[in-house]
Formats: sequence, structure tokens, C-alpha cells
Amino acid sequence: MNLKKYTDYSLRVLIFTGLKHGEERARIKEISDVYNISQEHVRKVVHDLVKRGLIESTRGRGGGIRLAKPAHEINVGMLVRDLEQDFALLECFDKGVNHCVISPGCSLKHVINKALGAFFKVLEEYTLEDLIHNEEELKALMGLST
Amino acid sequence: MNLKKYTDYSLRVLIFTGLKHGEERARIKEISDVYNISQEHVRKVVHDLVKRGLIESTRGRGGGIRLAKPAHEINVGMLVRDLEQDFALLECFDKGVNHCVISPGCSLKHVINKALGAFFKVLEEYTLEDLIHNEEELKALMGLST
DNA sequence: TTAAAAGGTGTATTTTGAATACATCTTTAT
DNA sequence: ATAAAGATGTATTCAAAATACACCTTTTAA
Ligand code: SF4
Ligand code: SF4
Repeated sequence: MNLKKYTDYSLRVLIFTGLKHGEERARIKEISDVYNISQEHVRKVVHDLVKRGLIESTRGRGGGIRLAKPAHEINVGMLVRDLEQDFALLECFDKGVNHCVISPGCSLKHVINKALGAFFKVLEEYTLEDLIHNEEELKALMGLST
Repeated sequence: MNLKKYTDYSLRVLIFTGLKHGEERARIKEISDVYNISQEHVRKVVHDLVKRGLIESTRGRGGGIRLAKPAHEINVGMLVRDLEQDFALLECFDKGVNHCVISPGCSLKHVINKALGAFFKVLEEYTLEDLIHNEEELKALMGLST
């Protein structure tokens, strides 16, 4: 059981971007430097976040990215749910591939489902704003001038 | 995000074995037939469950396996936690491999951890007994004479 | 008007862990 | 003895994720 790095990277990008204010924009290069992730990955992640409508990008010199909406409107649970959506958590969750003979009478899947629900319920209590509440500390860790 | 088939298989083995009573024993062959999993896998899973002290095995003719303790003492949460224990759910969870610069000030990991806690909390409310409460139905699905 | 700075896009390769298979051994009742 | 059961270690295959590569488009300032 584990989350994709991709998911974490996405959150990291949002955290970084969320630290920019006003007309400031984050650049992919900056992000890739701070986290030591290759620009390629960051690019992909960013692109994806743009498509999801969480980030706004501007091309060309002087361009960059910024949040497409206020941090408190970016829900952690929603995002994770989306990014990890391909969970065929168990064989029987995926109709069509399901061959498990006891499926119709199996309680396990309900139990797992309930647990998964609890997982996301917690995540959904948080927004990006909660993740950047300690702005100064984060900036310091990133080596950004505050 | 997904659980290993291995985990599901382990539970399936326990469910099957839990349906045997008294001196009855389940055989690996039976299990592999019912679920259509190769004997090899079942063997591995069984072996593992024996090592974990959940199943008792007897070799030789007339041998087989049975639960090493009553079904209500086999906790689903504990088992899943064990079987999925290698979760480096996020990069920073694994000290030593952690390179994430914001780790010391990152709230995300706490959020994820809390969510994970909620996940297991639910699972821990259930035991194997809950999974086999509908014994007759399960037996029917498995094509076992009741 | 062009060069540099930004992001966009598609594809290919590598890596990793899980899933699966193979081979061979030990125990025990009949 | 032998067949029925489980024990054990190793090897192979497979799929998904992670990562890398190549090249395109937009914008703006020199
Ligand atoms: S045992 Fe239950 S949870 Fe597992 S695959 Fe079968 S139906 Fe699904
Ligand atoms: S961003 Fe937070 S959760 Fe993700 S790896 Fe860094 S410290 Fe861990």
C-alpha cells in the first residue's frame, strides 16, 4: 500500500506555488531545483494540474504558474482521490476483471470500502491552505528569501 | 493506491479455513480450486499465515490447515497492517531515503498519517468472525456441501 | 526580428515490486 | 513403500510507475 510519488509531487508543486503571492509566479525550474526533481517530472505534474484547473500557467518569458483559485478552495482529499483514482483496491472492485467466486457474499470488500471512506474523509478535512499555514518555515526550508 | 493481491489472498485463505469446524481441515488444493488461484500462491500465503501464528498446519496424509485461534481473535486490521507494512506511503516516511527538503515543516505527511490511522481504525473494528458470519451463503458460493 | 525564456506534448526507456512459476524436499498415515 | 499432504528456496514474467528524451509553441525584451 502506497501512494504514487506523482501524487506527492503534485502536492509539493501546489505547496510551492501556494507560497507565491499577488503577481508572483512560480517557475518549473525553481520547483525542480528546490525539490531536486527533474524538470521533466515537474513539467508533467504541472501540466496535469493545469488541466485539472488548479493551476494557471502563462507561457513565454516572464511566464510561470500560480494557483488558479485560493488555497483554501483546493481540497487535499479531492486531489488525492483523483490522482489515485485507478485503485482497483481489490480484485472484485473492478467489475469485469472480477473472478472472485465469493464476491456476492463477501463482507471483506465492504469493510475495506468503509475503511477507504474513512481515509478520504480525513483528507477531505484539509485544504492547501492548511498545508502552507507555516509559510515562513517552509520558505526557510526551501531557501527562499522571505 | 491499492492493496496487494497477496493481502486479499491471505484473507481469502482465512475465510475459507474459518468455515471448517472441529477436526475438519482445509487443504491447499481445495482452496486453490475454489478461488482459482494456483496452488503455488496459496502455498506461499498459507506458509506465511502459519508463520504469523494464525494458521496451524499438519503435514502428511490427512493433514491440512485450520485456524490457530478462534475467528473472533483474528483481527482484520492487524493482519492488513502487517501484510502491507512496507508502505513507504510517501518518500519522507522512509528515513534514510528521504530527500524532501521541506520534510521538517511539512504538514502533508501528518495529514496523510492521520488518514491512514483512520483507515486502519476501521479495519481494526472487524475480525475474521465478521467476515464469515454468513457462513451458509459463503459455503454455497464456494460450492461446498453444507 | 530574432533570441531567450518560459511552458506544452508525445513517446520511449528504465526500474521496481508484485505476481507467478518451477523445482525439490520433508512429513506422516495407510 | 507410497501417496498425500505441506515446506522452502529460487527464478521468471509482467505491469505500473518512474524517469528520460526529443521537439514544439508562445511570449516578450533586446
Ligand atoms: S475475497 Fe472478498 S474482497 Fe477479496 S476479491 Fe473476493 S469478494 Fe473481493
Ligand atoms: S512534501 Fe511533505 S509529505 Fe511529501 S515527501 Fe515532502 S515532507 Fe513528505
